[in-house]
Amino acid sequence: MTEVTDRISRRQVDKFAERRAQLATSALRTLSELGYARTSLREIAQNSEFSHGVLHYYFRDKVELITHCVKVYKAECVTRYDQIVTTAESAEDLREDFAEALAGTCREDAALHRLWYDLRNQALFEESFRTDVLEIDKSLESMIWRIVSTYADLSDRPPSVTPATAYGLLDGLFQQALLRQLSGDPAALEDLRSGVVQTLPKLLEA
Amino acid sequence: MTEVTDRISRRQVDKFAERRAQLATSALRTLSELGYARTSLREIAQNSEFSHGVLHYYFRDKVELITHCVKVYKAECVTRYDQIVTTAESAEDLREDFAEALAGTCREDAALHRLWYDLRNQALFEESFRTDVLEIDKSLESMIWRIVSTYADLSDRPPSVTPATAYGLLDGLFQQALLRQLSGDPAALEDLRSGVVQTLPKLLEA
DNA sequence: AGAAAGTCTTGACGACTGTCAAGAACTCGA
DNA sequence: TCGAGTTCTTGACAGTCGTCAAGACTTTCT
Repeated sequence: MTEVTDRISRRQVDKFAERRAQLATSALRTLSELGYARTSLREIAQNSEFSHGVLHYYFRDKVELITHCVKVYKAECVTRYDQIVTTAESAEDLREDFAEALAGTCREDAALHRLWYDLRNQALFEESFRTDVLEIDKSLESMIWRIVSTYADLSDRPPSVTPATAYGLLDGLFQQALLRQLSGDPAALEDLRSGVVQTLPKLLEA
Repeated sequence: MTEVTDRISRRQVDKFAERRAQLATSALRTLSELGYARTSLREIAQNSEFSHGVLHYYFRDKVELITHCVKVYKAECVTRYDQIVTTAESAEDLREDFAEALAGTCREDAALHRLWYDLRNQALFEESFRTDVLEIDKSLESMIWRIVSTYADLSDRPPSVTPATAYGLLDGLFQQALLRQLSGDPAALEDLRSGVVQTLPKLLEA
């Protein structure tokens, strides 16, 4: 392959990938509004500037589209709290900043979070999603563990739980807050914040 | 209304309620196998001994059917651990029995549990389910709190978290174990057990 | 300019959905 | 045994779904 055609095809590939990302964004918006069960390809197309047929030009089928969406979601999500880790100078700072960040994203990105839980639940039924979901879940666990282990370092106390347990516990708090928040409970976010602040020290040795 | 017709109509009402329960059982089985998104009324009927039309004789529409199913689920679920509370004679017993019971039901009733999480997630999108889901969630929280507060009494140490926080934390552990278990992770149940055993003491004052 | 490749729209297909009406089959008291 | 009331089946309806093929439009290369 000559350099020219190489450059060309790369440009085409880039454009192809770009449009895929564009459609995935429309799909993510639709999914986070309607949920997996009620999202159709036609609805996704209507939330974009294209017609419904184009989705099968860029994605083999619905599963590939949603799988791709999930990966886009992951990329957006996974580094969400890393800045907190690097800037916090004391255990107290880290704890408060983390709790505040969780409450903030629970309010701001509620639609996206409920989509994540929806898709993770689909993986309990449909095996086709399981691999990607487990991969994302693992990277979320790592993200949480970076918080917890940094908090442990700053506290001069080692963690007393495994990364999986730490993730499970905090994820449970967050999911509960999300449900309460979307149900209009005004105390949901404050309870999440105080719950996280209370919980973090419990994850360290006495 | 005479006594006779009263007795008759009550019998009819009973039979009516009985058949509703029967159909709800078929619906629950179907839902726990396929998940909310892929369960249709025809599929439910096919998992029963009736034809699809009968569902509209006993339920106004799909929402009423599923709502009714959720309430049946609740009745089955809510007293699941009460025996543990009443029979445990030491904090250590209670802690081990509870962890064992959670691991047991995570294995035995995995399909039903994933359905619960599926429906609770639907409530994040569809407001029609929200009332019933929140009610069940509240009663599950109470169930967990009976465990935790009894454990606190037997330990002679007061709880250090709210009922909501205790439920959120433990539910997070359980949900994680359920995902791992359905994905074939052989360590899922043992990790759930040890996670719960580790966590319970952390819910009490030092 | 013309050809080739890439991109997008349109319209259709078979299958499936929730709902409902007509009537068959059944139950049960008189 | 008859007939009224209850229960259930059948078949149809209007929609929606994922998928795909035919072709129009656009971009790119020669």
